[in-house]
Amino acid sequence: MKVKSKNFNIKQIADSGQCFRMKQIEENKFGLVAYGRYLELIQVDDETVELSCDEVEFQQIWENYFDLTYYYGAIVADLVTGEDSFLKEAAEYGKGIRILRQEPFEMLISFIISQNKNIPSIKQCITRICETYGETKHYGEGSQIEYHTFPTPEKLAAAEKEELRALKLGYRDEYIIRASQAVQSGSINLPELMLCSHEEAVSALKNIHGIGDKVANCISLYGLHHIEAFPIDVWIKKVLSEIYQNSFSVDRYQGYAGIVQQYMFYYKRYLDGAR
DNA sequence: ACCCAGGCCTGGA
DNA sequence: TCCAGGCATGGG
Repeated sequence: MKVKSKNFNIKQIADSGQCFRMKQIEENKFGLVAYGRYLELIQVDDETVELSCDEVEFQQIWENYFDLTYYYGAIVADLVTGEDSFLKEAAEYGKGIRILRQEPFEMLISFIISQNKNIPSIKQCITRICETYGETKHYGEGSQIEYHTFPTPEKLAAAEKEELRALKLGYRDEYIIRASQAVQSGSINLPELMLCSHEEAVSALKNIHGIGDKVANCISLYGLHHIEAFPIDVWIKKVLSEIYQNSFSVDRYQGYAGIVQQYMFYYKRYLDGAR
């Protein structure tokens, strides 16, 4: 089925650093694993995306996953008509980005892995984790496409440190096991953190060994959908110092700073030629 | 050989 | 409270 929106660009979302499980299959065609399912997406034109699912599955899963009931056009319009020239360009450049509603546990682990790594390396680590501990499923006519779901907390909580080391996770092995055990035991309750405030969520997340301010903010934004979160990584630091001389006011964008942060991140990486 | 990547932890000023 | 160094790993 097809979705029409001026603010829905698959390539931009895949390259925005929030999702590590979208894989480009062809020009304008991507494959994605989430919520135990596989989905293919085709960017038909600037305003049209075709999804390989029926209406029912769309309404049950993907409409929510891509946050399609939220109108990003209003925020883009506000920024491109505003007086901040950097954000004006950034919003125009990344106007097809949306903040996905990904699975909280997957985001918890993914952003623990993300520390001190570049995006291609993060993707490789997560792929290996899914292949090793996830469920193997099949998709399509003749089920010729094999895919791997993200593992459950129970699976990762029971993993051995040496096993994870073999997946090239480095010193993060113990962080991952302990965080998974915290979820499994209920000492951290992700659905609950989704209902409480962003600040409460961040402070709870930071109690987990290996989660500091930046990673906690990423989990809050991408895993719990607290869109007021404003994660500051090396790229955002560069923006804040180089563009704003460290005088950027997040408060100006209260309530949706996370979306502004995404435009900044995506545009700055483009400007600096990151890959 | 060095430096960096969607950083965090520990120990010492 | 702030800072330096260490930490696994891969890529430029």
